[in-house]
Amino acid sequence: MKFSHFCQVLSQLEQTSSRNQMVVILSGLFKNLRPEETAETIYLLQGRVAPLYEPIEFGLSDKLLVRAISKAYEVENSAVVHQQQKLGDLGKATETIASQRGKNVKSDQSVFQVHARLFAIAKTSGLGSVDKKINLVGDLLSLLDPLSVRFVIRIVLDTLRLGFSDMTMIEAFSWSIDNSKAHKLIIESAYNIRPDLGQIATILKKDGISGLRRLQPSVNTPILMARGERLTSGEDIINKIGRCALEHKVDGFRLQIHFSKKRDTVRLFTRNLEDATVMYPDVVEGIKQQINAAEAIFEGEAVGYNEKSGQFLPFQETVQRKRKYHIEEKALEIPLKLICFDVLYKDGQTLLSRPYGERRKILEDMVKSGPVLSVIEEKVVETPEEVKVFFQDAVTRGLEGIFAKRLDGAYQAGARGWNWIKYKRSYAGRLEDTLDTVIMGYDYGTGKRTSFGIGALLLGVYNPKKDRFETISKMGTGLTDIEWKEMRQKLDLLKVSEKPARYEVDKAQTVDIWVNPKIVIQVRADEITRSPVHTAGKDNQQLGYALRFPRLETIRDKIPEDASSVAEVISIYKAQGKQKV
DNA sequence: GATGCCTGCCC
DNA sequence: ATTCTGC
DNA sequence: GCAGAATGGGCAGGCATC
Repeated sequence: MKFSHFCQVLSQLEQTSSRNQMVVILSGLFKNLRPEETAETIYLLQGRVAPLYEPIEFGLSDKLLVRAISKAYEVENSAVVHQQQKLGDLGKATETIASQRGKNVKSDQSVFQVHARLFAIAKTSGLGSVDKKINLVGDLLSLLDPLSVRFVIRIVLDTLRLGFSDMTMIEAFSWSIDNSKAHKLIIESAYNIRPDLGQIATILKKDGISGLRRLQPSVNTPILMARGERLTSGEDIINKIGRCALEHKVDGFRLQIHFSKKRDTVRLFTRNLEDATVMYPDVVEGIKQQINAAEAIFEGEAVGYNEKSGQFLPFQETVQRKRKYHIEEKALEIPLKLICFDVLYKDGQTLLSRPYGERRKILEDMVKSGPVLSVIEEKVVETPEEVKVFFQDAVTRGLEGIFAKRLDGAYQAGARGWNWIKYKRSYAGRLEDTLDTVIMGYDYGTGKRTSFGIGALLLGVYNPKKDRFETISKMGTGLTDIEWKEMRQKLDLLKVSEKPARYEVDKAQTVDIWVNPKIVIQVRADEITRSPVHTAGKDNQQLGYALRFPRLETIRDKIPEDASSVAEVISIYKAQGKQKV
């Protein structure tokens, strides 16, 4: 298939908002693919050159692509950035430039050839590689017509923005068989345990649906991880799932463990299925010592642990264990605990569709007591009151929230199903988790937000001692489309051409448009953290303070000097609890 | 060798 | 991570 | 209610540059 034709289909998809219609279009595209080019084309449809979990990345994003585009079409960097801001999309910006400056290219590259070039770009590394990659992108652009240029840029950016993703493709695969969605479940089940749409599509082409039916979970092939839905009260939880198991929500990072005793292997996968085995040798050793099974796939939350105090460490410290170098030293400094909470496969048996209660028992039998692994404590409850008590206790201990798990629920791989429900302190609507902040400026935004001309706000708190506004966060969520438009109108009345003198802002947090301090908004956050880039409470070389997961609560009727003060921020930070095991 | 921009991946 | 929106 | 697309802080690491 010609890449230019492929891009015409993408363009057609971009103009389609009905997912059913997308399914028909994608299915047509899929049917036109030869088996040898199927996998590559599917990866490109996902804005990639390889499956999600392969560590093959372009290492080029908007900043470096702007340089590549500017060089390829011999225009100024600033001209590219201008188009990008105007259109909210670097792909469209490049398309525009290409049609103005390009040499009327007759593009006859195949999808396969473009994939190969993109793959080569992703594989380029080492001294001088930035310039090399920029040149390779330029070479590719020069071979393509303007429409193809639009999509090739978006593929590199990993933002195809066509309104479809995995699930729509799966429906399209089903449609390609007999114009129905009847096979969706089988394909989805196959995808859950072999999360590589290129491979799924290839199997479908070669062996049909029966080829997918045969697939079983396999040790060392990651399984798509289940996610929880969110609810905000004990009543809602009991109404939704009835009698359930409650667990503390541990603030570390998710690991899926693939263990084989006979091969003496352990592999660790992150939530996005990246292989993280080499990063956590202490966890690997713990698993070898404490797992009583010939083969198993199970999950847990890895969290840093302070041996002296017996407390879990905050996420900011735990995450330092995610590294490529100095692994052993850091492991001594920040040892990890693995809090296990589910098992998906054991000794030849798939457990995915077994009830949670049953999986839990198998897990308990499988994990021997020892220094690294433990099974998460649970409490089985059946009333909203019991949920409330458990939740309150968790909050008092400084935890971020709880999980409620349906006792008869299957492991919903990939899905955000209702078998697991997340209930966090910050959802509870308490005033203590909000701050009143001043809007200091805004960014134009990209994609969908371009039409509003605003995508994110820069927020600050007031420092009365210095009479300055110091940044605490940017914020890009919590407003409806209408509210964004209204906000843009309000802010335009306050727009200034230079950063106001009373603003204290790090270079890394500059915005497209500065505004005078006038509008105060109430912002909800999960936590206050120490920040290397936000200036709130920052003294000399010290760290400042920032918000974790900031979102709009309401607009306040207050003067900016009455916004939350730096002192308040610091006192909330100090009041944040530490977590006992 | 130190610094800073940029990216990818955790949440 | 959170949140909003079209289907 | 699902699927998708907007957006956040902040860590380590790659590379360019001083």
